[in-house]
Amino acid sequence: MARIVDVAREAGVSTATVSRVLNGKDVNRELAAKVRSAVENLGYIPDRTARSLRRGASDVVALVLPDIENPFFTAVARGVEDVLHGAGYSVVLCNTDDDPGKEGRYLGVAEHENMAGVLIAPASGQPQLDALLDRGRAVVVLDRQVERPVDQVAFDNQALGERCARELLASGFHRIACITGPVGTRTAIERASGWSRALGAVGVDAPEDLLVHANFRVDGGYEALAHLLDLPEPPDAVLATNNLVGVGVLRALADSHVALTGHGRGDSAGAPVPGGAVGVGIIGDLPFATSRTTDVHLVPLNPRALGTTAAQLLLERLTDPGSPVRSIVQTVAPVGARH
Amino acid sequence: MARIVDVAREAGVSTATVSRVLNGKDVNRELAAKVRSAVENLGYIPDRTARSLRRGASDVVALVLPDIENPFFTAVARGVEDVLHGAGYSVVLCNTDDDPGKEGRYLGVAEHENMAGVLIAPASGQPQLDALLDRGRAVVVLDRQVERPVDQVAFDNQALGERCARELLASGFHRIACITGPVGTRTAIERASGWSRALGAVGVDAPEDLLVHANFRVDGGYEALAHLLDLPEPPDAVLATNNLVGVGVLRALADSHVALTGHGRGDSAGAPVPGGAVGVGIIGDLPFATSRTTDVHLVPLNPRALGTTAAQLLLERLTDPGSPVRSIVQTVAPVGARH
DNA sequence: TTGTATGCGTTATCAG
DNA sequence: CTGATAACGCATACAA
Repeated sequence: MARIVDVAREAGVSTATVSRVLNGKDVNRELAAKVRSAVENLGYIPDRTARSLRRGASDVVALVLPDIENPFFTAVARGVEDVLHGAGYSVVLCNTDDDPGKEGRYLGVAEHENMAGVLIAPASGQPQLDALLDRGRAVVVLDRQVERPVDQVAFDNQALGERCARELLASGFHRIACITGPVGTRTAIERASGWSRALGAVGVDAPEDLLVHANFRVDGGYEALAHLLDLPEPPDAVLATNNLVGVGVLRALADSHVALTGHGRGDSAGAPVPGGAVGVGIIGDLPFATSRTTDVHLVPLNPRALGTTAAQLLLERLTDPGSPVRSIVQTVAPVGARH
Repeated sequence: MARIVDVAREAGVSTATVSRVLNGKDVNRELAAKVRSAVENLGYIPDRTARSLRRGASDVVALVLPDIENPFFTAVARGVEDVLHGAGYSVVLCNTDDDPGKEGRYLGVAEHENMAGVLIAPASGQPQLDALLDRGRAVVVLDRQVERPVDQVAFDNQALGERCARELLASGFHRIACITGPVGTRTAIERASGWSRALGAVGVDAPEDLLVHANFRVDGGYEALAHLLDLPEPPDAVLATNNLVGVGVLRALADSHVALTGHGRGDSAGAPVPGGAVGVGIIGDLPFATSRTTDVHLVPLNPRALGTTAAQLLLERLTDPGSPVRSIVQTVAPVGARH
């Protein structure tokens, strides 16, 4: 394996000069050329470990996610990797299962491995970022905002909830339920608040019994829908605030032999018929749906773009640690989407 | 940040002794106790970077996968991470998109980053493992076997194909098509061969025009099914050899308004009716199916277990580099599965 | 600009 | 069994 000394010898210069060439410092053009050809000849690639030790920080970035089996987050991961691999960083995926304890452990690992930075979609509202921030590590929070001065990227969740609810209203549904995530999850709260707001805007108070907090997974949506169908006055439509909850809702409908419909009855009079058709709105996508979803009101997100944006923010933070903190809100996709 | 010298001073010993205690070498009990309490007091955690530089290998393992957005592989990743994180290793996910070029680049990175080992589901039949193996790095091939003396874990793919085809035969289907992956992908070939064999066992030659090679993604299954339905004599059932192809098949059926049925007509006489119901068998699972899949003949896999097995193999290789190479074939789940 | 020499934090060698 | 010290490979302060 070629080392920097080998390159130095081959090029007839010192290791310092080789290092400078490789790191873009000012070096005499001729010497630089010699160095480059020596690097080429020997197939020299710098040892990242030594470089990390010397620099005090590695070229690894931790991507800390609540659920790596959720296609939303795998798409985020792809966006992140596209950007960071291109910039010479490696990405380590960490799965927290939405458990603050696990999350804390991973953040500790990131700290003690001297990782260059951390991208995190926090499990709780208070991820333990202090140690990392105190040490000046680059940190970007994504998808779920936190109340701290730290770089962030997220969707406008309230707008998403509002828009999805509005689509359902516009399709003639009246009694619209909302199945959202845990009360401790910020995206869940915000999207539900958008639903509530949309209903308020047409003079309907969001009925408390139609707001269900579930977990943000398939079983959460499934059970929540079963519960809603059992109500004395069941809803005529359901808004699922994330993709997996949406899957659970659709599956529960199929299992209950309740039809899915894209349009409500439109007559403001009648209550929904128990056992009749139900409308469904979902914030997010259905990547592996096995049937057509033309009757589902999807408000698509772009998790991959969320990932690329977050990664770019991290790169900028790495190059300019002193720049002011930025909080970016991804705008909601402009086009009305009925897939 | 506490360093090893700080611990040494606090405990009144040399750094060498601290290192020995931390690495489980023989040390006087009293001194060891002092060291441990000093470690505790200072909250000392060894710098992995320095350790890696000194040891010549890091504690990072690369997990090289063809498609990180396929739930099959994310499940593999979870299995791998469960085991390796528990053993003190970090896992870096690398996505090759089934592109041998990308794969080669990642393997190069793994080599030059001095990673402890590599777990790989190869994109091609000849992944470039020589450099890693020559340097004595631990390598485990998973899911897709290669013709080399290297540790491997895979399913019995032919048995899987055979079993799925048999289920369809047992349900009364006669003209069974097979949609499998690219000709260059070993699992695709083997599972198709199982299908062929099952048909042969009941005296039916596997019709060439009913074997379709697609890519192993949703669009592959979708297009392949459309093609099959257009045949002069369409099949009455389809065997999808992986999960995503299965999703594509189901989606195509839904889009074509072709019904899905669990049972064939059973009368050996008639050819399938064009536009009539079609049976579906899938090797793998449908994690995010949005409708009931009771009529689908699923042959479930356990990708997470594949991951844990592969990771354990890697750990054993790391601790005992000289042990003989092992090739493990995961047995097919025993119970007949009709979900 | 270039070279020399030192240090990053840990582990392994070697002498005691 | 323990301690002093060299070495892993690279980047930088300092001197030239």
